Amino acid sequence: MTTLLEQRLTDHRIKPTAMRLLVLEYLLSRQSALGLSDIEKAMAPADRITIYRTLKTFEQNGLVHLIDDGTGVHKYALCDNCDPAEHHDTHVHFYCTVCKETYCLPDTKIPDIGLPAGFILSEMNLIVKGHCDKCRL
Amino acid sequence: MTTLLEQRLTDHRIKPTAMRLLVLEYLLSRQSALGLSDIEKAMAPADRITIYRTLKTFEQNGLVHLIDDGTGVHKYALCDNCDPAEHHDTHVHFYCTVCKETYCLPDTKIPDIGLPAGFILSEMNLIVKGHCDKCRL
DNA sequence: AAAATATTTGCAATGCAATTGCATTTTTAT
DNA sequence: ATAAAAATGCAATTGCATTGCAAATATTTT
Repeated sequence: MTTLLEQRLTDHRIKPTAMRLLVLEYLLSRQSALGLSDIEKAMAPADRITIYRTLKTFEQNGLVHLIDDGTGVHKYALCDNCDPAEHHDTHVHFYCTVCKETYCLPDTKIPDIGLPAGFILSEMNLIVKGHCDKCRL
Repeated sequence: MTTLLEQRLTDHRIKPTAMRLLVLEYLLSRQSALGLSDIEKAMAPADRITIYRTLKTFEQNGLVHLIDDGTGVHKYALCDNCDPAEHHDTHVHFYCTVCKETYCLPDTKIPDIGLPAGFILSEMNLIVKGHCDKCRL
């Protein structure tokens, strides 16, 4: 018998090991994007490197996407509707300067940009900073 | 007698030292955004830390702006029309995945984004990746 | 002009996060 | 059961930003 968690991994051709199930479960339990250190703390005393490679595997198989939120730390968040093979998460990410959480805004698409002549676009990253709804004054 | 380079520094309340003039001159000679290591190589054997602090001074005085182009390395570029006191360079930056250069697109503004209810915007960073006009096939 | 003060510079050192090498353990295939 | 492949854990490295502190330089005051 396979659980839903296991299913989610195998759907992305990821073998469901104990560590991977734990990391996936933790990602599901949180709604914001997490850094390696965040996950490491929650998984203590599991090995940092193993978690790192777990996330890398997830990322390469279209289960999570890697976010550069401008803090200099890589953040990981579950993909909503990416192909198992290819990412297409062109949504905006929001960094709250109060609670320091990074959120995906899956419904906010990046608008088209007019580039100068001769420039060819392959990807875009838009990160918005401010106060999130929970941290409003 | 003061040169144009000196003038540009003093306009931003920066004392024109030899190092600062050299760094400013180099920034002017290049049209793309540069990382600390780029500048360090060009200034060799000048001290890396001194250049770092020179750029920090420039940044704090509105002469250059700091760019996060997603490579994980800070890039610096001369401000076009920022106040000496306050930056307002809300333009898009372009990272060419071929030549690895980062360009300011001063005429391409970041469009307004509709945020979810309760989210308050304070700043935005949009970085576009692709091929620049020189690296087109 | 000399002394006192402030600023700039250069070296050493630290800190933090990403990443790789390699040996060990575990899983999968023959 | 044995061989091959994959996953794990530890140690170590790398790269970059950043700070502390002392020496050098420039500025101000007496």
